[in-house]
Amino acid sequence: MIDIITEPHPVAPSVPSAITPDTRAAIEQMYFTYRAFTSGPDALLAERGLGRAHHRILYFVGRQPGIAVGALLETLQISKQALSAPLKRLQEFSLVEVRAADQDRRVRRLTLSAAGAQLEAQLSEQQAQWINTAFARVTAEDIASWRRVMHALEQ
Amino acid sequence: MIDIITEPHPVAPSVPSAITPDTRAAIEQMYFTYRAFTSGPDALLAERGLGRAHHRILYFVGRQPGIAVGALLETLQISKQALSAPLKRLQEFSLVEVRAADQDRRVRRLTLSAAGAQLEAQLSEQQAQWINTAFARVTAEDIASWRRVMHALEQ
DNA sequence: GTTAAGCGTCAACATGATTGACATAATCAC
DNA sequence: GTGATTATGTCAATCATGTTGACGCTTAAC
Repeated sequence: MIDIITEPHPVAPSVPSAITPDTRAAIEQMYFTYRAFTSGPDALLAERGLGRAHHRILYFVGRQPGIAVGALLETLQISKQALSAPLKRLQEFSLVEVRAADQDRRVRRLTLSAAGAQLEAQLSEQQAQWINTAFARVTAEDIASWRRVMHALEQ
Repeated sequence: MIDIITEPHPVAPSVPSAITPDTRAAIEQMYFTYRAFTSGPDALLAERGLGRAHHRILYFVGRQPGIAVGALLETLQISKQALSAPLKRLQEFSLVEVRAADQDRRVRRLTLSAAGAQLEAQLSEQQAQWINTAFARVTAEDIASWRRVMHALEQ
C-alpha cells in the first residue's frame, strides 16, 4: 500500500515559478494533442478486441523485427508480467510470432505475422494521415522546428 | 463484452500508405515525449498517494476555478463514475473544495484549496521547468513553429 | 555441476476506466 | 402545485493495464 500523507507535506519550498501563460498553453497542448493522437488507433483496435498495450507491442515489434522479449520490456518500460497477457493474446490472434533465437535458445525473438504487419500498417497509417494532415497546414520550416523541439523535450 | 473477431477482418483495403520514415519518427516522438512529459508529476503525485487522474482534476479546476462537475466531465471526457473516486479523495485530502452554486443549487462548483493550489503549482512547475529547459535549447522561431504544429495536430 | 540468464506463470492488488440502474435534490414548464 | 427535467451522486459488475512477490523451467556459461 502506498504511504498516504495527508499531513502538511515536507516538500522543498517551490522556487518562484516560471509558469507563464505560454508555458501553461504548452502543457495543455501536450495533453490534448496526445489524446487526439491515440484516439484513432484506439477505435480501430477496439473493433478487434485489442487495446493500446497491444498497439505498442505491434508497433515496436514492427520497427525491430526479431526483438527479444527483454529488449521489448526495456523499450516499453513495463514488467514482464504486464507484457505477458497482451503478448499472449497477440500470439493467439496470430499477429505476433515467437521463435527461439538460433545462437541463444533462451532468447525469444518476436516478429509480426503477415496479418500483424497489415494491422500495424493500418494503425500507423491512421496516425500518419493525422500527422501528415497537420503537417500540410504548416511550412516545412515549422515541421523541422517541431522535430527539434520534440527532440529537446525527450531530454 | 467486446465483439472479438479473429477471422480475416472486413476492413477497407488500406490505401497505399504515406508512412515515411519521417512520419514514423514523428509518431515515436509523440509517444516518448508524452511519457517523459508525465513522468515528473507522476513521481510527485505518488508520494502523496495520488495518480494522474487526480492531477488532471487539480489542473483543470486550477485553470477554471468554480467549474461545475458537468463541465469538468466534458473537459476530461470521462464518465461521472470515473470522476467520483478521485474527486472524493481530493476532497478528503482538502485539496479541492465543493460548494453549491448561488444561482442554481444543483450545480456544484469546484475550487482548489490553498493546499490544492500549492500542489497544483508544484506539479505544473515541474512540467514548466521541463518545457522551459527544452525551449532554452532551441530558438524562439522553433518554439513558435512548435506551437503552430501542435495546434494543427489538435485538428 | 553449479550458477546465472532469459523467460513464463500464478497470485494478489491498485488504479482508472466503462455501462447500467437507481436515488436525490433543485429547477423549470405548465 | 404537480410533473418533468437537470445536475449530481452512488452501487454494482466488469475490463484493461499496470505493479510486486514468489516460484519454475530451460539453456548458457564458468
